Amino acid sequence: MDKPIDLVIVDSVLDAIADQRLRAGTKLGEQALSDLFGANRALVRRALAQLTAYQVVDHLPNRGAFVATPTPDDARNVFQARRAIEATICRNAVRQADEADLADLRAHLAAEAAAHGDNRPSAVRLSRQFHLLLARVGRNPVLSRYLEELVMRSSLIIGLYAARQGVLCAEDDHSRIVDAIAARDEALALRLLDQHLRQIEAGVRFGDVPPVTGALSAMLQRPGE
Amino acid sequence: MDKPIDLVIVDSVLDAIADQRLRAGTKLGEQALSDLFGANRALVRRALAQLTAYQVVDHLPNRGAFVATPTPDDARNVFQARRAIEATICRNAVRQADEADLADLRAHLAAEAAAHGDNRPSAVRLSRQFHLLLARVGRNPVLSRYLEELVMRSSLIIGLYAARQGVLCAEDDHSRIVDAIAARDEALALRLLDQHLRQIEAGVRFGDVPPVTGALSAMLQRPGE
DNA sequence: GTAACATAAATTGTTAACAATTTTAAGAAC
DNA sequence: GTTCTTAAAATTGTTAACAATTTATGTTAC
Repeated sequence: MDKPIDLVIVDSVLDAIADQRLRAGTKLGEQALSDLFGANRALVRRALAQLTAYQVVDHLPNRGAFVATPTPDDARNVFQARRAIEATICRNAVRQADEADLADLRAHLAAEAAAHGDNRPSAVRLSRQFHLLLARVGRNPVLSRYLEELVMRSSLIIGLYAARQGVLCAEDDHSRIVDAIAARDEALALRLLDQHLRQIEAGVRFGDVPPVTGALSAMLQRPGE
Repeated sequence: MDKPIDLVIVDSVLDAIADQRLRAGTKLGEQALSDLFGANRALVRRALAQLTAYQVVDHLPNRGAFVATPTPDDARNVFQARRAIEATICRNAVRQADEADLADLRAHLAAEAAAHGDNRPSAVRLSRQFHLLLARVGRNPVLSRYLEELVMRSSLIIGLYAARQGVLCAEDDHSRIVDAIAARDEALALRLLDQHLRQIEAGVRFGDVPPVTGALSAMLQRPGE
């Protein structure tokens, strides 16, 4: 159970970014992380290098590591990449999903429905994880890994630029996609997913970027389910 | 001109892998790399971490870093990902290529023709770089980065499993793709590219994996153009 | 000759101290 | 009060020494 400490740091930061607790531009100081996770500086450094490779952290020489601030161009490119990759993932899912996969997807939809309105951070997290679950059903780890990174960057973009409301994926979209997959209707599933992604992208409004404030420790603390 | 030494190491290794001088399974010892590049061990370590993130190096705890050995499953997944990503790249290229881009592509074709038969390592390198050039024309750095990684892994797969002949992309394929792009014939360009990639994949024959031998220094030495 | 075991060498992993750079703060000049 | 200069503090970057693990070597028993 005790996985490498540097992976714990990476996961915590990614989780915090995905949940929009860590905002773009936040400084990730080595000492601060070192204290928070009880790891020595070399491990923190390794974790930050991995996050930099994922493109969710910018590393400025002699200045330190900061949560990346995606540009509008980045946003367009990230969403185009998601459409390309998730289309193939979706096609795989339609062709390969077995009963167990469909049960998993439906269970996830139920969890989303339960969290909707009830618990906002949890709802956002589930909404995001739906796409990763779909990737798992697609059974191509190469594409899954890319999608993980893209979902992360999407969260960062949405956190930076999204109009206050309408951030959530309509859960209805997700359930209709699952229905199409269960019906083995490839064309429909692909169309619904593409529309869904375009709708999310349409929700971002570039402009004012509010400044960063607050303590790192609070941001990395995961709120209760 | 003097870029960070760890990037030099990463690029050298990637180049050697792509050119099939570094074979799968080769051990990349820290001391050996340290001596070869005149860098201290910390920098070598950082370079190896980046290569691990690119999935072209496997890191075994307390054992060291080895050039990855892709499985047949990996191969299938990598090539499917390539088809998905390069299709979108190609569509972008058809829509956005300007005269300068087309000139670049044609110049590259000429270089490929010149190296064909003449100089084998150079021909392989150019053949591989064609796909990266296409990605640049597509103007989506996110997709370009993924393709870079996939091309690398493809080279590794081809180096491991390819039937001795037929490794090279038919240069004819490349030139017909450029023609289709110049003619703004999206459907044709997509079909040609997809066929091209499937043909490359069809050239790999899983089976005997010859053992690794030889000195690291020789493998990292780049043969003359 | 082979197998098992013990020892030595080599390699990776970790830690801490030191150097270089940047950021912050304080003080003087205007 | 603002701005420039200077010093202090904090942070990042680098290096080297030490610890732990694995690999190689050599010896002994059978």
